[in-house]
Amino acid sequence: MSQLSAGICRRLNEAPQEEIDQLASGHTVQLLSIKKVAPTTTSTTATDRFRIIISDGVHFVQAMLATQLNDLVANGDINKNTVVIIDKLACNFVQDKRLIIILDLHVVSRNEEKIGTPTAPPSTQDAPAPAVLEATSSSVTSPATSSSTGQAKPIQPQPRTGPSGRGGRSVYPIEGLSPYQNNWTIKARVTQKSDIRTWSNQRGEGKLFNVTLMDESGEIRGTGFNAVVDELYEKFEEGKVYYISKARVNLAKKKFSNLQNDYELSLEKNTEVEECLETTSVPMMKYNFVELSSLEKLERDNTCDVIGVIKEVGPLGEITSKATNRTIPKRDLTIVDMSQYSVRLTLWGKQAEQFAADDLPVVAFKGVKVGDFGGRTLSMVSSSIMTISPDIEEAHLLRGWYDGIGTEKNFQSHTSGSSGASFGGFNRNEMRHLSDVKESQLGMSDKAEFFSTRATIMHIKSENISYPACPTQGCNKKVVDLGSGWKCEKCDKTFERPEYRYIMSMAVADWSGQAWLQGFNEAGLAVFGKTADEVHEIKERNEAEYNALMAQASGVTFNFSCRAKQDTYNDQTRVRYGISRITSLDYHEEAKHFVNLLKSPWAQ
DNA sequence: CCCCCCCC
Repeated sequence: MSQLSAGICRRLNEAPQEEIDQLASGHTVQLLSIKKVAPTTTSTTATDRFRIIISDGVHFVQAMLATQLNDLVANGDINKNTVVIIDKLACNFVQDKRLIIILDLHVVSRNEEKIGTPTAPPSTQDAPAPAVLEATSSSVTSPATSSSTGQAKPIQPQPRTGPSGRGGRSVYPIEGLSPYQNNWTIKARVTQKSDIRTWSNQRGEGKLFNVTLMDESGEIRGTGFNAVVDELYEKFEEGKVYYISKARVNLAKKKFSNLQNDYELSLEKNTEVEECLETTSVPMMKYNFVELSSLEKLERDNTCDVIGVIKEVGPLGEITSKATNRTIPKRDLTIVDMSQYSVRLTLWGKQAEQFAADDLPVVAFKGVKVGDFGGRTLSMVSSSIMTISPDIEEAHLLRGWYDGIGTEKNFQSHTSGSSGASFGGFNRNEMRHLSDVKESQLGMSDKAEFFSTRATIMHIKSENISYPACPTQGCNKKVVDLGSGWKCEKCDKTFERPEYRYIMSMAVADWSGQAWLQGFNEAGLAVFGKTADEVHEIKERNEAEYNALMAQASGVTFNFSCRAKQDTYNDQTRVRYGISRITSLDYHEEAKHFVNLLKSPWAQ
């Protein structure tokens, strides 16, 4: 049975803040409870927060687990009754309550019984009993439920005398910032500074910039507008550490934030920013790497951190933005990691132009955006950070692995199965059921969305499956029968006979549902095994034979790559599913795919 | 008060 550090809970409950930081480390406690705090927003991307109860065998107190430790909960590393040693904690006073945040810990033992019969420590006049911490903790995560804004008198944190103290003010952990406390100073490193951006919309125009601020407890985004840009933009330098105070703490709109923080800072006219040269306590960067194999689990538009070896550096290219019509340089990298997956990652703008590494370095990416084009892709966004050959353990491990055996590995691609990563290609790893296609409202946005599905033809609208087309290569326009010939308006030419091309609408079904798919020439060729000219000729000559051909086509199953897009026709808006590829089932190919699945890391 | 982050 473990020996707990009796007395620590009482001290945590009574000691003034400046002492708590010093007495914090090295104490052994038991976790009596780990509970997820109700999410702040309805957003599904809101970061989980865990409230824990720690016991020293005599007393217990409540605390919050820093979100950077959430993995310990998710992985089952810590549970009820786990005994841990606290390596680092912070305490801050929010109004009249104290909030203890466990910043780091390590496990001593699991599967223990509850040790002793701990009770709540006696309340003191100066320091409130932990019973009120319930309210404190939820006020951090659920400000909407708090009714006490501006009513209670905040306890002024005691000035720190240690080396990180400053001008009689206490340094707060970023994790502890909340809208209800404004007399704070954080000591944070600028891990990222945006360019100055301008905007102009109905509500007005202006300019702004963002910084990402980080300390050992967490991260927060800061934004400065207009005059504040002039005042502070030059002052902030990436990598440097600053004392920052008198900024406003707002609820972050999670939709737009990739940081693990429910709040963000609005840098105001009177916000104080002062460089701090004593920087050793502030980490350089914080990562929460995901393996490339598990990108499938992330939704499109999520952001994540990854680390990989650059296996391929694509050529500098450019695209023309549909929205702005501007030309933007881009460069695709292929990165691989120990999960034996590869993924394409796109750099934009200057970063694309200037990327010159030719020695296949290890690169860490923070806050890159997940795309789902043909599987999974990653893309740098303005808040992403790319670090080439970072001096971190994961990088050294990866380097060693890759130089040893990684070079010889085959990497599973996220972009497609056997047919290659072509646009709209069939992807066995990303098959959707028809009901899923409809339920997930694919194509309901302004953009076209692509999916792969396997379905059986139930019915083909037989009245009109082809049209007379211009025989000019690549024209395919409908031609008009003049009696004396067929005229193409586009080519301004008349032809003796047209070339029929398929245009067909078919109902397909799988076990989950059905859908109407629109197919063109390629689809007809696959379905009938004949050209549209041939089928048209049959229809003219022998209606019964034509009907038999139609009947034959029903009940056949194909692999489809489809494009879902909203379409307005006769004032009716609905999603249409176009067939971009159709292939007969190839059982050899299907079996090969299953074998690959069995060999892949996630089957082990 | 932005919140765009692009293309196949």
